[in-house]
Amino acid sequence: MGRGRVQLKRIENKINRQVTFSKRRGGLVKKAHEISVLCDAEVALIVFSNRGKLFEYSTDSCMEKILERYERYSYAERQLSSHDTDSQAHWTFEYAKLKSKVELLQANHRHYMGQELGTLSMKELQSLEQQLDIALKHIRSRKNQVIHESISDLQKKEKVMQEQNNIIAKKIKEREKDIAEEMQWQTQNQQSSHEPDSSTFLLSPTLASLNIGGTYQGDVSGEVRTSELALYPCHLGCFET
Amino acid sequence: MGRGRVQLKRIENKINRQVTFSKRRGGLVKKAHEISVLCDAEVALIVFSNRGKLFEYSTDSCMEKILERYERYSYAERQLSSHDTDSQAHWTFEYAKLKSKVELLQANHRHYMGQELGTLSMKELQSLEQQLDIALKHIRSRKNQVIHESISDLQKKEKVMQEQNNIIAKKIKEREKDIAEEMQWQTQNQQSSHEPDSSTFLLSPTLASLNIGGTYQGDVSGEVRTSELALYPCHLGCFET
DNA sequence: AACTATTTATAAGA
DNA sequence: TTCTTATAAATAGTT
Repeated sequence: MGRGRVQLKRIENKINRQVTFSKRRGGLVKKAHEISVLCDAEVALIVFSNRGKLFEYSTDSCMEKILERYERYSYAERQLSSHDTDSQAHWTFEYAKLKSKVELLQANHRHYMGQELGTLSMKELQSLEQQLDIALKHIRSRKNQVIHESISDLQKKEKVMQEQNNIIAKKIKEREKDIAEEMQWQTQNQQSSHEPDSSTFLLSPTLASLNIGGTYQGDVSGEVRTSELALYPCHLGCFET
Repeated sequence: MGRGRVQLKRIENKINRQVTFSKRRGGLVKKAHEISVLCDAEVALIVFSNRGKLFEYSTDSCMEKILERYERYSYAERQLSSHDTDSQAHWTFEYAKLKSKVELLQANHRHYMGQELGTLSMKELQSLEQQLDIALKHIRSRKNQVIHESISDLQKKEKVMQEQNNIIAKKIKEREKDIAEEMQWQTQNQQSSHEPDSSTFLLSPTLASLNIGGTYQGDVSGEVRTSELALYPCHLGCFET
């Protein structure tokens, strides 16, 4: 259509190319509109010029809707085509299946690493995001569990030590009382009697129990050091993220 | 172009419409290809027939790339056009601006709540995801900080109590030693001398210091209870997610 | 941008 | 669907 035949190859003359682009673009949009009206079709047309300018046409001026429909359709089509089952050359087929499986797994792996996301459709991206989010939730849940456990562990130890402190303090008070009584007794005794007193030896069992208390305390101290060491990797795990 | 003139309206005859669709579709794709080759343009054409069948053409058979480019361009364009400043009817304009701002904020809010995501482009969804992810990271970081602080707090308290235990244990041992010495002294003394001994009164300052220790321990106990109360809301915040 | 000689697209018919 | 053909439309080269 025109004064001469056109060859299907890039127009080298810049001006000619520009003019032809402008004319044909109009024609293309017109035809796109015509088919959409005449045949009740949904059409989306996107044209980027040589120099990066965008021109577009879409039925009912709703480009996004059509593009979404396209993505949906395109995704569904890919899903269907992957269910191909032809047993003509069984082993070749099995081999190809395995190979594509490996490739799919590799691609999935890259996607899980956040790489090559450009090839994924909206649906695939959403699915990926959901999966990663679920994984993240599991990891976080586990981390929180660990933290929770170590906190309640520390709290338990705190209580145990508190109790020990109380017991020891009580015992000290008892000792003080005994000493005071003893001193009083001695003061009285020194003025009235000079015999050795068997009541002094009653303290021995109390001293033994204090030693037991001391040993137990040492044991707890050991436990705490162990748990401190165990806690540090957890801290790093939690606060580096 | 054809035997008769065509009116730009839906072809009611189903067969005719189908035939015209088929013919014009071919023509449209051909023209799209021609403009892309002749004018070095990037073209994407999507056509959904009346009955939902998809036909597509794209330069270099890379539809996704073109659609992504479109989304980028389209997004950038929207950003630019929002900077429009026309002062013809100032107040009306300001009112409209404010109204659209409110609508935008409301839409944003719904998006942040994960609603009405269907209207968002890939880019917008990505941006939203990023924003939510950043928000999540901030929240998590803060939560971890709080946990970290309470853990090191507990550890500090643990150490303080440990030290107290050690000091108390040492003092008990000293007391035991003093008592043992005193007993020994008394045993010796009862057999050689009957005078009151002033060394017994040297214990008084030691008893006073033990009382101070007891008071200090009670103080720490109070502190621990307070921090326990402060910790509980934090636990709820961390482990409910 | 407008003109026009041609080519191209396609409506209708087979 | 596909082919044919008459005719409408598109457009290359020119002004």
